[in-house]
Amino acid sequence: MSQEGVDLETSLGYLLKEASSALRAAMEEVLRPLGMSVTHYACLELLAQRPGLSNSELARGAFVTRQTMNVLLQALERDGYVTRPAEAAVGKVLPTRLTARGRRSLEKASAAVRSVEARMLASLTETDQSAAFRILQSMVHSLRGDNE
Amino acid sequence: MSQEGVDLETSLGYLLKEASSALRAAMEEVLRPLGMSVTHYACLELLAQRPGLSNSELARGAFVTRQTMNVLLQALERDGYVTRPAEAAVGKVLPTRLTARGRRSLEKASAAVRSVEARMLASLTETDQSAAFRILQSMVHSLRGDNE
DNA sequence: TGACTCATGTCAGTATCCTGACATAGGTTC
DNA sequence: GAACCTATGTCAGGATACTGACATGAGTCA
Repeated sequence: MSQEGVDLETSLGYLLKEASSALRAAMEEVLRPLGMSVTHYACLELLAQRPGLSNSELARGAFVTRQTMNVLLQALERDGYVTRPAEAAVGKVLPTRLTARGRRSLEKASAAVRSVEARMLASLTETDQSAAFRILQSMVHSLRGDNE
Repeated sequence: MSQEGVDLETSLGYLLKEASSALRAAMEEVLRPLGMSVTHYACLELLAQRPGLSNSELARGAFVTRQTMNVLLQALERDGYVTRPAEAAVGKVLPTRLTARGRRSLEKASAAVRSVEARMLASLTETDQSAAFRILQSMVHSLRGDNE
């Protein structure tokens, strides 16, 4: 057989999914005690670094759909972690911002996630970290068809 | 501020999720016309390479829970893609096998997924592919705590 | 101005996957 | 053998994210 399908043992795609799955599991493990999901955390972290992001921008940044992010934002707003203006100043875009409570909640989560990332990086040399960054970016571009 | 959270622009974890998300989207895109989900495909591909895998083993291989794989297997069995013995020969393990129909269905899907992986690999040199493999494996091990 | 296209926010329904729980089989260890 | 631990298959309920659809605002183009 010359056509033997995608060999899972040597497939970079499979390994990529495996690594991503391990990372997600590790993040869920440390975020669960804080009552926070990965998407929940991603949303707060995005807002901390880029205040005023809209619902759609947050969705793209957290790799979920607008609809998913919308229900999350409604919950976060209800619970006082973020604020959004009742009406859009321009267009329909509602810029979102963290409240003091949101920032406080994020601090613990961010520390927990940092520890996970640190554990991951600890097994890599500086050179490998740079290589990984470059290679992963290349994968993203080719998969999205940016170079066509 | 020395503590400025996880910088998303330079975070390897974020980039890993981005790459994995792009891969999943690309796979979903080519599998959708075939009426197959990624987990669905993963299950068939696993069975093609390692016939006789049990429900739990398939779940681990496809990075989902036993319960999720169980309902998928029930659907696949109902539709004639796989077969499982009614009773376990030993213990409770039910070894699963592809039917001819399952193999046929997998062929098209496997070709489609191969094209996605090829597109991803095309942007990388041989050296980078080897490096990516080694680095991702290292990440998996450290995240799982295998080295402690 | 009007027609067209695109992006956004949001509602509803559905698919997918998960946690919790139970009974049961096999392998220890005493 | 008995007690224990682990792994398995399975059922039920709930959480999460998705697709489909709609109205609306902004930008483009004729």
